[in-house]
Amino acid sequence: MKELAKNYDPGAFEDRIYQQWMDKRAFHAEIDLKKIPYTIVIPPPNITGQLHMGHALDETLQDILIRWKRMSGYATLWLPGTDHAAIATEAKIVEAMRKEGITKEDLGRNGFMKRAWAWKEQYAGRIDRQLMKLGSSCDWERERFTMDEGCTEAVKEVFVKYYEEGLIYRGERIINWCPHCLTSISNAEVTYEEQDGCFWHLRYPLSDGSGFLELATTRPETLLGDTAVAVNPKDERYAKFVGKTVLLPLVGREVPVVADSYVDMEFGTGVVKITPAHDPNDFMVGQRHNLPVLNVMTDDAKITEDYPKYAGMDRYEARKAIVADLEEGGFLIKVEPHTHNVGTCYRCGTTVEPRISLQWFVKMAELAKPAIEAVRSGGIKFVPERFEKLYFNWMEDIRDWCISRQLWWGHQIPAFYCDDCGELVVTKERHATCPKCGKTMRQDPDTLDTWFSSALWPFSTLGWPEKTNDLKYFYPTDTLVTGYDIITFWVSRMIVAGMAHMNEVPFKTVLIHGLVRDAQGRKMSKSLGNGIDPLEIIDTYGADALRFMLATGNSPGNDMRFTDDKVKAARNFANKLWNASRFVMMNLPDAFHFNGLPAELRMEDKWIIGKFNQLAKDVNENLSRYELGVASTKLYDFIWDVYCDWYIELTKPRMRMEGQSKADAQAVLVWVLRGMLKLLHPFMPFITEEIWQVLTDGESLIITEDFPVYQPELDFSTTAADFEKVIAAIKAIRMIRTELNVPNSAKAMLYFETLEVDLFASCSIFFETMVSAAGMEFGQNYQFKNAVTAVTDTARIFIPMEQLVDIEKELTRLRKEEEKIRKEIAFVQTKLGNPNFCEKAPAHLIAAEREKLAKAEEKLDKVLQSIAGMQEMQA
RNA sequence: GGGGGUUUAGCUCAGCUGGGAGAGCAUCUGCCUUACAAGCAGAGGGUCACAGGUUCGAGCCCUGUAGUCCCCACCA
Repeated sequence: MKELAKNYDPGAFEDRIYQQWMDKRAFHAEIDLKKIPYTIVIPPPNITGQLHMGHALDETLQDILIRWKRMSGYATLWLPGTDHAAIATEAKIVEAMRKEGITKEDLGRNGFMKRAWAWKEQYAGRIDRQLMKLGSSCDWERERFTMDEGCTEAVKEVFVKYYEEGLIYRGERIINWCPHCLTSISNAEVTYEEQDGCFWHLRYPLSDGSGFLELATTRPETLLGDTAVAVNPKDERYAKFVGKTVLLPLVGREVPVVADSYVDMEFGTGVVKITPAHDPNDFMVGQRHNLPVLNVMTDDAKITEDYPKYAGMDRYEARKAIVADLEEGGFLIKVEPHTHNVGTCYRCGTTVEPRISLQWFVKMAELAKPAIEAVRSGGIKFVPERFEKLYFNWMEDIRDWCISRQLWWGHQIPAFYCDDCGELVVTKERHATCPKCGKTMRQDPDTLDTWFSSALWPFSTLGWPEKTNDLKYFYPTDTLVTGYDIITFWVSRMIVAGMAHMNEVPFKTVLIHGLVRDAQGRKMSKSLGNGIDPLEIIDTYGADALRFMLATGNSPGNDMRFTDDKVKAARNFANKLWNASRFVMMNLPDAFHFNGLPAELRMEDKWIIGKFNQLAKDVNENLSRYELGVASTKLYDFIWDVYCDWYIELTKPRMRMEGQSKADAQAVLVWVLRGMLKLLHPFMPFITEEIWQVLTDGESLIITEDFPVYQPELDFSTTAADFEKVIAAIKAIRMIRTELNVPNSAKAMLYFETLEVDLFASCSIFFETMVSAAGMEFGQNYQFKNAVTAVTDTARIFIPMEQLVDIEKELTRLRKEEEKIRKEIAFVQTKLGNPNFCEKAPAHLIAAEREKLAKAEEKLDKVLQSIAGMQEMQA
């Protein structure tokens, strides 16, 4: 048999193993009608850069599910790909170009697109390599990109279809405009931050000279675009002014005073200036009152030529100048400090400018209905469930979706205009001629919001709008794994799209995870410089350690902190498994052939097998409930505490004997090890595969289709319970020895006594081998020979010990023990003495309490005996 | 303004349908016992945020309070 390297060194085999999987096409999904499909589409990472820890978590969870299902015999497809990330990527490219002194206009649209595609090739490749380092078992033969031919076809199909159904329209609306990215952004792309600002109280004189109205604003520069002043219709203070006009300070324009219930009488002075072109609420007021809409800013947030005095000034400069002029003109009453929420671009952080603009929108209200119903009816389940609330909140109050972006990098809107007659044609064709005047039409220069294409991801990647076999077999997908931060951006829109175009849910379960934060609990971010590169961690500790750390001790939907200590602990665990496997292999004969479990099982064999059986059951149950962290913790505990610390130690004496007992132990060791490797493989694919291949002389673990499950015939719970008593006895002996500082060199005989014949029969075989036949060795391992005294429930082991220990100390210990038992007795007695408990608690619990009491009393008896014995010795 | 998460050992976090609280790290003690010092054997350490309630019984269910984090809305 080949040997495992002496030291666990993940760097030495992880890449090799991945390459093997690739060579075998182990990740490739085949349509197989005899199998049940299980599909996950990857949340496509943005091609803006490299993967961060959040991706590492996301991909790890997906890979665990995929590998588990693959080994459980499903036809699994994990479809990889990347997202073109319109704004983010374009901003990065523009920034890179800026450093070279080039602008978009220098390159022109085609030149820019060439450059962007080159960027895509570079970064998508990088992301793929990172995914591979992590061990992601995605089907690379089906890799997609949101702007590849198929996805582009799907986008056009949807746009045209929506347009024809009247669900897409073009209109002038107030949108959020980013003066830095020079594009519109959707509501969801705006982040609000609290900022310190000012409240300028202004005086707007009435045109008839009969006085003035006082109002307050946070953005005095927008006064240039005011087309009214509004008050609440119920406000008696201002009723007499409604219908009059005021003279706009500095501008001198006459604008009406209107009554609109939008105005809050309680807030400020109860008078609001109305700037329809630069505030969404004002825009609505303006529509209700037929007010003109005056845009006073350019697309980079400078004042337009219409106001020569301020023309060309940036909005903040203009604010300063206007405030100064207002003061000079006597229009400024006072300035108050005021903190308010300011919308910022979620990409670049620039304060967004609400701006009137001609954009494309999707009508959402009707489309949302089936999407809401899909979740409400249970067709889609969120894990954890609470995120359904967030989803409903968003969907039930959905606004129309602004989908046009003033960018080049993206899907160009398939709408064409005739410059001559103004005709509009929406078509999937690349070119259009005007149906009215026959002229070549000009395509809308704008592109679509990134999320428009990612919304189609679960089916566009399977070939839609073609009716492909993949689509038939793998759709709907099964599980979507993503962070809570993009439920509104992405998850909701995929559900909408799935219902609208497939008439079916895009996935059945949404597994939501939280953010990976730094050790202090802060969000990892570029600006803080506290991001941790998964690749560095993989280099230091191995991909398995990183994966295990991410999967463990973290529950769905909750954020987690990333600390080095946790990865180290996971690496140590891998090391433990490595060494345990080495132990097993070095104790196997050269010609070892694994033939399953031996016919004759000893007590400790049944114990470990039964424990493993339970573990297999738990892991499957936990995984199917998406409790990945619980499953991994159970694996950790079993492998470390049960297999390594107990079972391996128990086999050591048998390994030093020759004959059946040794052979049986070898078989059981291997049987359990094989099972553990399978169960752990989804979490730690590399190390388990490496060990498996050495153990099986080259077989491959990833494609085994017998992920361990619970087997009734392996339920040895009765024997196991007995063996737990032996363990309890051994622990008790160790504890006593430590407490009494018995030196290792001190040896003594161990006696074992029980009144229970069956227990004695089974235990005596155990002790016979361990203590008598192989006793010396066993004693060296477990120190049975020099233990003092220990009491178990139904049996006891004891040793003459007067030469070994300090009687005084032992007496103190025994008295402490006595006290503890008395407390327990009192506790149980109180419980049993409570008539309510006896009447209402289930019978088995009452019986359990009675038994507990009886045992405690028995124990007390023994302790008292020991105390008496000690005292006798003392005398 | 509306909604949600979270509060458990010194730190980071688990704890499934209510039946005397767990792990890792850290601390203390003793061990290089030939798989592993990235280890082994032990120990100490918790009014499960607080106040009520439901229940025979509450870390878990209900109500309220406080700290903390987040989401949505955007009152000029």
